[in-house]
Amino acid sequence: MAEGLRERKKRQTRQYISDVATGLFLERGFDAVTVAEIAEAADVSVNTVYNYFPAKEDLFLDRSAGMTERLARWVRGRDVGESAARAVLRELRGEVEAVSPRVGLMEGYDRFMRVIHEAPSLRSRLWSLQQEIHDTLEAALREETGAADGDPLPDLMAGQICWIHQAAFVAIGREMLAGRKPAEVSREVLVLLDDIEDLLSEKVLNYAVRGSF
Amino acid sequence: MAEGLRERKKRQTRQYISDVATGLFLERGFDAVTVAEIAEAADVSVNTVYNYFPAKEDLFLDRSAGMTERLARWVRGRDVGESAARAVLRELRGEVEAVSPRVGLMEGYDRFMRVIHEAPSLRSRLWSLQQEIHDTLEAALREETGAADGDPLPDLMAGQICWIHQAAFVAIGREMLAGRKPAEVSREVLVLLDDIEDLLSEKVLNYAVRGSF
DNA sequence: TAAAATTTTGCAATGACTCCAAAATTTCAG
DNA sequence: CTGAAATTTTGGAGTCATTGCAAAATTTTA
Repeated sequence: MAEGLRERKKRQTRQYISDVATGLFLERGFDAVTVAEIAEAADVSVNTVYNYFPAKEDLFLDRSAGMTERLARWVRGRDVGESAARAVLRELRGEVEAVSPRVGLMEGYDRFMRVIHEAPSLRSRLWSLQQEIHDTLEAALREETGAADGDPLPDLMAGQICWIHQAAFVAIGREMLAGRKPAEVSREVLVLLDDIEDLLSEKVLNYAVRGSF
Repeated sequence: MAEGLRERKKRQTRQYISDVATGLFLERGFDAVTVAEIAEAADVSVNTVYNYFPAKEDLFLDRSAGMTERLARWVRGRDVGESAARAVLRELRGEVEAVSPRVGLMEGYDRFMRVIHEAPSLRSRLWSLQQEIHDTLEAALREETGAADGDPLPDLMAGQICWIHQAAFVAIGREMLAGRKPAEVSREVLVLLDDIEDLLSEKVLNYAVRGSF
């Protein structure tokens, strides 16, 4: 019994609403577009919008919300003999070197950034996402290292690793917002990642090495 | 010409409104109290409330908003031969050791934390405060070190130093919220601060040493 | 003490978000 | 295929934060 018509339709509707909303936001900014307008443009009722998205912010950050587990996934997938932080640095360098849209290195990302930049409520939402990334990563680190319950290290390490991630992202966002070309930003951020690695202690760089437990 | 009556009255009104609001929030939680209720309880109009506070959140976090420059101040006040990070660690240890209410080590802080814990919009506001702390600190570091305009180091260093600060604060908040005694939490956080210092690289611990420019 | 400056207030409006019960639609048993 | 059951959509009313505006009250100043 394949997936029912109903499920498919729901997914489509949800996607369509988010797309329509994103289009409007990119055009006119987050605050200048009302939920009522989005509903009308998507040809559904306001209540249907809220049926799919808990808040207006989620209409724009729907995609970004999926990357909550990315850091934890990178850590879980680290190589044998590789630490958590080094794995994240490696994956990050990979994405940046490949000028991947997954890290915002794409034509048109500046418009996306501008919408966020001008809407405090969207920035708030992003911080809350950061928090989720941190918590997910901390949980992964606890599991991977088998740390005791009261051990503060996974929390601290998650903080350091998130900082790596965030520093890179903020830099990409800032430069793209400033109108730079993805390829340029890529080169620049690779240098930044070296700077970042330089600032990390051996303790951080060697935490949770796969195979040493 | 001493400060006019008007100025004094304004300050009193503002303080009074904030106090009344804080009392209500502590009693019943942030979301369960409406701005209209606060206005009535403070015997002013709703518009007057908004005259003094840009948003509902500011009624509760008025005091906390003042600590935006604390990190920057600590760094500017570092001893000769002392780095930015070490100054912050020293000041932080001082506050924690003294079981200072300035860092939340006081009876009743758990009620304060509970209100924040249960109100997403208050947590958002705190993140935004963190951001301000970061920016203020970065500016201070730039000024103190005379870093070039394109130099990414002050940004990265500010990130690391804020992380120290935040890790300590989150720990204090968590433990106080759990109902622990201030003195207990103080001892515990002192240990945590040692753990934190252990995780910092020499580069970070020796950035912006006063006297080496 | 009257005019000027500032603050407080009432009123109306916008917009996000929630609740509820009545359609409309889809699934499924028979 | 058909009607009942389950699910989704919708309209409408309501709450609350927040803003804008102009009148009224208060304070300062000349």
